[in-house]
Amino acid sequence: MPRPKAFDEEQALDAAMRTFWANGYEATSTEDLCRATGLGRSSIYNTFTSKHELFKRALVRYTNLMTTSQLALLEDETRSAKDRLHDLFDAIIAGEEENRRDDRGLGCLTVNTTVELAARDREAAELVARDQQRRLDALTTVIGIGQRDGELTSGRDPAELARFLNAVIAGMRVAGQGGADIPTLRAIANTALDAL
Amino acid sequence: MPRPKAFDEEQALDAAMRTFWANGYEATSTEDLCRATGLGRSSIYNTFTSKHELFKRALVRYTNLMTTSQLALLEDETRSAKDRLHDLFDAIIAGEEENRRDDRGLGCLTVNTTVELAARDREAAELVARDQQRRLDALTTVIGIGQRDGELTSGRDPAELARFLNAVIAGMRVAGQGGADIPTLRAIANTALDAL
DNA sequence: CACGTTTTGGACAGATCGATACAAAATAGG
DNA sequence: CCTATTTTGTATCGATCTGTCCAAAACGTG
Repeated sequence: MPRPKAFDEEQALDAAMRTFWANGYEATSTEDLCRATGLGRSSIYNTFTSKHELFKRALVRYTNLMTTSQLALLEDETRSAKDRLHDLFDAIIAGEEENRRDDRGLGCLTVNTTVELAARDREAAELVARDQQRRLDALTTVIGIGQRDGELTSGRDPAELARFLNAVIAGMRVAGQGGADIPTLRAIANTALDAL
Repeated sequence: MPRPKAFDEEQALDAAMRTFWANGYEATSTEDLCRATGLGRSSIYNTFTSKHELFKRALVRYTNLMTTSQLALLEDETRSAKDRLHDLFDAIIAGEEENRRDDRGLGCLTVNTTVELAARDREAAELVARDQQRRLDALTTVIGIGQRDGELTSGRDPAELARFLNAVIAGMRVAGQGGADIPTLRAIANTALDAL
């Protein structure tokens, strides 16, 4: 009965996500979002309510895409704990290599959001905190397995080591945005993994 | 002959620096800067030319304050290389503890700037790159000394280890902004230092 | 084919943005 | 005390921001 939408909602959300990812929340105008999605203002507001609501949906989409694929690597029981951690860092570096503009990485939308918004946007802060917890839990589990198997020799608490790796990942993202090249990121990752 | 300024320029710059630090570049309005500094628009524009110019000066001030004091720790020849690195991380954590708002860290203005602006503000990117290079050089030197003295046992290239530590520092800043508490930051730091 | 419903485009509202204009106030030197 | 010079407060500029309004277009259905 109603007139159907002339666009794919997920596709539009994806374009919006990339725009927020590349430029941040504040620096992305609603007109930028129109251009990126190819939609008119009415369609955007009719579908996504507001810029802030659209950002939250884009952030959720980002964490679902990224974290789901990363957790799949960490939960792959066909591989050893150590190999899973290496796979994770390989994937992160491959992602950084893929998403470059002017010899700089785009970073990670959750890191960018933490830095730009966490202090004054409670909803955004909660979304990234929830995502971070999922990743920390998975990391902790894998590290525990590695310790049990004698593959990881650091005697530290697995949860602590997980937070350490998580911090290194965030640091790699920042380094990539600062212009660090792929070999540099790889060296950082290897140093971190050796610490376990 | 001229009428003298009724305010202290450095003090105003300091207030502006703190505002950019806490809220980021885009989210800081010129009116915010007026309120923070206590100055009128005319005084700000008369003294600092533009918001962007003021930001650059604030960023330079930040890097001078922070990096100078941190390099002093790294170059303190009365202490061993390992102790100097521990001193650095202690100072960073003490700084994080000092600058909290709503149980979150403010992060680090250079990290925040890298994330928010490096991709589209060449001047800001160059300022943070220059600061980062200073820090990397000092770290590399100290790590080299530690290796020569047999205090640090990792056989890795000192410059690589320096980039690793730098990434961990950035990651700690992000973690602090995400709500990590001080013991967590300390654990991350200790894990990183053990890797050397 | 006509109706009910939704989408869509474009104009526009209200607020806020960074920056400027200008006159009054203030000061050190003559 | 007067003058030259700069600062300062206020008003305001034009641009841009997010979000709304409304009429016309487009579709599934009876």
